[in-house]
Amino acid sequence: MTKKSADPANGHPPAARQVPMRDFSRSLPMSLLRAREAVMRQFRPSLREHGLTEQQWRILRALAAIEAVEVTELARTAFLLGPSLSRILRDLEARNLIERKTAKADQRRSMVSISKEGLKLMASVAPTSEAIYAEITRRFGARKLAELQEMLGELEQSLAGLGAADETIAGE
Amino acid sequence: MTKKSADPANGHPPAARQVPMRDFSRSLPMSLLRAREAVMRQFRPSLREHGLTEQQWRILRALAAIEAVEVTELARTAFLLGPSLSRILRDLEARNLIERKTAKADQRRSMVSISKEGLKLMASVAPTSEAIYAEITRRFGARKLAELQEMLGELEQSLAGLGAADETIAGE
DNA sequence: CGCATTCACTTAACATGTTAAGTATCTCGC
DNA sequence: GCGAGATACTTAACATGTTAAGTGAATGCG
Repeated sequence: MTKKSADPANGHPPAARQVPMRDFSRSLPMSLLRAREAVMRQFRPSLREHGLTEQQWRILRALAAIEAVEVTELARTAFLLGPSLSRILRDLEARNLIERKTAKADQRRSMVSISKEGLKLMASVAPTSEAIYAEITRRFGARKLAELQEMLGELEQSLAGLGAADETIAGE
Repeated sequence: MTKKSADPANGHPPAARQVPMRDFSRSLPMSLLRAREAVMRQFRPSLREHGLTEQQWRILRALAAIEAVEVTELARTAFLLGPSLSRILRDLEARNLIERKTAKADQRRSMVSISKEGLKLMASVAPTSEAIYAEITRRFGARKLAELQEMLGELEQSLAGLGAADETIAGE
């Protein structure tokens, strides 16, 4: 199982541990990171075959559900930072998967929408993607999956008010 | 509060939706991503004050618990890919936070360990980090936190055997 | 021994994450 | 209607994620 940590023969016991902290491999951030990686590992090969990255796919999916959106709103929906989105949109536009036009009322805003080609690409990826999602659901259990997502949402809510570092939660 | 989405006056209803797919904002990968971001947002300011990134902190934490490790083993522990780790170790070594020496038995391997300075830095960060973790635990609930991590572990396990894309789960 | 293979890492190249600046546009008070 | 400030993006700069290729050192087999 490639599981040969703690070599029992060379005589260096757990040792060190000069700074008292939790075992970080069991910390919440690591658990979330590993779980997400385990999930995304299932999707990446399929996306890759279609020349899409995870983020590009997120953007197309967000766009497929609507007529057109401002970049800022899209950033919120696809959970990407402005600069990342800006670059990716440039590339997706060059590949003719999306279209952009500045809003008439406000020249600062540009409205983004998915193109016909973008829709075709989505249509070719969606079935596999759905199948993978279905398999994950089957393996983990639909009930548990719903529970997990419920808990993840609650976790987000719990931390919603804890913005920066200087927030001392005055009133509390 | 800058929260003026869904302009109710310009008459473009949900519209589009030419490709049938789940609402991706409720997909598992997005739930995991948002939850992790909500958690890490709490830690980043403190780490930043000490000139550490999330990944550098992971590496130091992994090193603090042991005498020395090979790079490959460290990559597995800190959940980083080789190339990322390689770069970060170069930087941490330049900052004298870690030390490296090639193993005597196998010239290919290099053993990494945390330095005295690294331990001092950790000691100055750990209290705040632990306090933040405690606050998160308090807000979300220790019981629920344990449950959540249990589920995340199970999710990982569920997907453990589903490696690449060409795996057709022959027998099944 | 000789040499192809494997191994442990490092480099390289490209995409994204992240913060800070920059640019153009809009809004508002005077 | 003009100039300060706010907005909506975009660029820039640096760190990491990710895959592929490169390098030097061990292994194994004929």
